[in-house]
Amino acid sequence: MAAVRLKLMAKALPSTATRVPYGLLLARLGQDATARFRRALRPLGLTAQQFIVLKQLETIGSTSQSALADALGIDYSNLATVAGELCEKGLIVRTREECDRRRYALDLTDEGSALLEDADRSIGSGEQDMLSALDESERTELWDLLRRMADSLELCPGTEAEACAKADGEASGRQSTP
Amino acid sequence: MAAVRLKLMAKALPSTATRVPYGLLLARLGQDATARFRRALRPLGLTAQQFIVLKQLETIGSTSQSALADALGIDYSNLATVAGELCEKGLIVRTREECDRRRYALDLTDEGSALLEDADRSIGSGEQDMLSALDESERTELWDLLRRMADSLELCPGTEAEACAKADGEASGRQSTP
DNA sequence: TATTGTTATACTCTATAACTATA
DNA sequence: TATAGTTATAGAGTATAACAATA
Repeated sequence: MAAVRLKLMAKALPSTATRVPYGLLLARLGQDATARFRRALRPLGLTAQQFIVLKQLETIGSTSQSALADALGIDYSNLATVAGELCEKGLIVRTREECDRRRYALDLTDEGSALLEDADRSIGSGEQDMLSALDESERTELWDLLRRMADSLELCPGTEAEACAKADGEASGRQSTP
Repeated sequence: MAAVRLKLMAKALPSTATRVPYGLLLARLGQDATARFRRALRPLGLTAQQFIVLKQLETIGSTSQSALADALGIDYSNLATVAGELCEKGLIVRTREECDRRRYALDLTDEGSALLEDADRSIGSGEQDMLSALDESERTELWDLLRRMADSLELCPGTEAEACAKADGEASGRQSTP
């Protein structure tokens, strides 16, 4: 009631002062991207989380659960749950490593790879939808900027080469963003 | 130890084929941004969702719940819940509009504005952390690209001017991304 | 009838802690 | 003892549907 804070005169240009913070833009766009994943993946019986883990496993190849959790920057216990689900569905296999029997080696099965192909197709259109405002060179530029941010935060490694290079460098702490 | 999957030859450039999809990068960075919000806001007794709604209300000024939900691209029922919480905390006020008594007008209270200032400060450092890999001009560029994506998806309007311009144009459908 | 807002509910995701087993 | 993984649980976010009040 009362004090209705009219601000009609502020109709000027989007100056730096009135900028929505980066984090807000990223958070909202990320939510939207995740929501698109969910809608596209539901018919395939995959959750967004399961897809992300599956996709990352395809990208970086065979790893342990802890290495995968580090790569994704998500919680160990949550990854254990997701890995269990994927295992039950027969999309990945877990085998104890001989050298250190505490560790599991995670690998995509053929079913997993096949499902991932379907998933990529389902996701494609939503992806294009999100990027429709940008032309080819802008998309490349955006990808590059996002990639560098993600790298500096050690999130979501992009290529096997990158992943290996990084694994050599660190291989320490249990949680990447504690 | 053992089978470390040496792949040193693959250390070439990240070709288009091996690129992680945009949606995956956005989803992961968005999750990280949200997690940073949560950590920064917890001491203030705010959830990430509450902050986003509050911040957006500050940005676009007085609106109805449905307009705010449209602006944020989130679900009406969820916004009703969050608005109720913010109201209980005394951070916003809801007043029925005279011209259409179905609608609420939402406005920040002085407490809400004050808390938002504290929140912005708490969030600042995490924000800088995320952007540390980019220099000043790259940040501007990133912001511009994200802004244009968000605009094309009608998510997270950035300025009052933009919001007004947009409100004139559309003012239709109940859910922005159905 | 169509729209605005509310409530309820199920599902997904995040975060913490306590636990087992291997090293 | 330290590390890899598991389980349990509470809290946060998302998605639907059913409903009341107003237009």
